[in-house]
Amino acid sequence: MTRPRTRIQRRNRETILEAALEVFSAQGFRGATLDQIAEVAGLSKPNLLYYFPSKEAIHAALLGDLLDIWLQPLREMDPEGEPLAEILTYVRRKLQMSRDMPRESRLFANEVLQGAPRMGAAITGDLAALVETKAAVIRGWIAAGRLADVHPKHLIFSIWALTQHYADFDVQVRGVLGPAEPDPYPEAERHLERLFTRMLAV
Amino acid sequence: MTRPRTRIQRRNRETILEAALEVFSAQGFRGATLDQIAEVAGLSKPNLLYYFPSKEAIHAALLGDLLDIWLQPLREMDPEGEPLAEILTYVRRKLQMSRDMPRESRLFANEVLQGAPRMGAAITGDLAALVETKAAVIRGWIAAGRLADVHPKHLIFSIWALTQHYADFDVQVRGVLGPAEPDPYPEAERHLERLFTRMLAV
DNA sequence: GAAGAATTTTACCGTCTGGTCAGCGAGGCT
DNA sequence: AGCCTCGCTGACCAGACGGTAAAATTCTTC
Repeated sequence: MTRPRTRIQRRNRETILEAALEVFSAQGFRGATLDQIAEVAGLSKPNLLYYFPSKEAIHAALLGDLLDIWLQPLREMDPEGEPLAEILTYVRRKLQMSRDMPRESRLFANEVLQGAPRMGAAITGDLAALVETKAAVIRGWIAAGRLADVHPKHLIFSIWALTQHYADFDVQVRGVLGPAEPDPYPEAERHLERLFTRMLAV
Repeated sequence: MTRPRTRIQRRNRETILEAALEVFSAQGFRGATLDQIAEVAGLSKPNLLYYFPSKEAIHAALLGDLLDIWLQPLREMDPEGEPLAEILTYVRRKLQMSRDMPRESRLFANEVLQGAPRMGAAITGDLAALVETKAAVIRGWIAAGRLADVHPKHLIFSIWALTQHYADFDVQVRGVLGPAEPDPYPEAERHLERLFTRMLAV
């Protein structure tokens, strides 16, 4: 199972995944075509299928890598830290991910929007378990009077919704703000900091 | 331009749009096929194309109806009302729409996610203008000291993100909450009320 | 109930899509 | 140099796709 043997394998697999991310995130799984991915990658379609057995497999490889990266900031929320600071750090890191990895955010959003047909297990499994763990931490903080009383899981949903919105609905955000405000993120960060501080401070 | 002349025309156009909403919202534009829509509608594919000139036209008809419905609650936000109550009402109505019209929410999300290729004009036009108007109202409330100081447009983004999240990421929300909590909405409403109250109260 | 219009179906077309296959070429090893 | 594996290509296929044409059916109106 040692996948990428040679240098050329590693390079081309990476090129393909990069192109596939570009196309899948913009079109969804069914909307994307192997020809599009091949063109973006600068490779021929049969060559794609030399490295991956099918369109499905390319998509699966992307999603497999993604969930780990995506949940890393939540994993790093420290039960020993100062509650509000921990949550604000999480919010900031998640917002940074929206800015720096919007395609990954959209890939994920596309998948979940369409009912997570290729990811259902990961959501009810790893994801649900991690959230359960962190919700318990938050519950502890609240019980200790170090954080305002909120529903822990809905708090996490709120963080996801608010931060990912800036990646997933980018065109809408920019369309509404107009050309005078070319980068929504600095203002978004101030706004979200204020929102969560006021919501959670005791 | 009086479209639906006979009863049968009106009924079949409606059947088709209902089926198209089902399919487009679950698959996106490119992912949906006329055969799928025809099957859901219980009509033959050529019969679909008797009522609508093309796949594009069906999609356009859906989106055209949608934006009006979608923005109605924001339009109804009353500049003469009590600021916090007006905003909480808006949040509640928007959350109700997520619960009662999740397919419409997902149709919209799919479109925007993929760069709003068939809706760009409406976003930078009508939508941006309406938000500008309402942002001015909010700015007035803040200046009068009747609402906490927040960025008006990012406040509106927050309302959209938080409420639509429950429709667009439904499988994720339910997957994380688990089967013990079959209806996320009552808790979501309490959570969002608390969030916006704490955020906005002076 | 016949005429004529509105609706629906059958059969079909050209294009696109995911995927296959036989072979060609390039690299590395002895 | 010769061999052999790895990497790559062009031609192709079967099915799905959006859409069309014309005939068949149903509905309305007199």
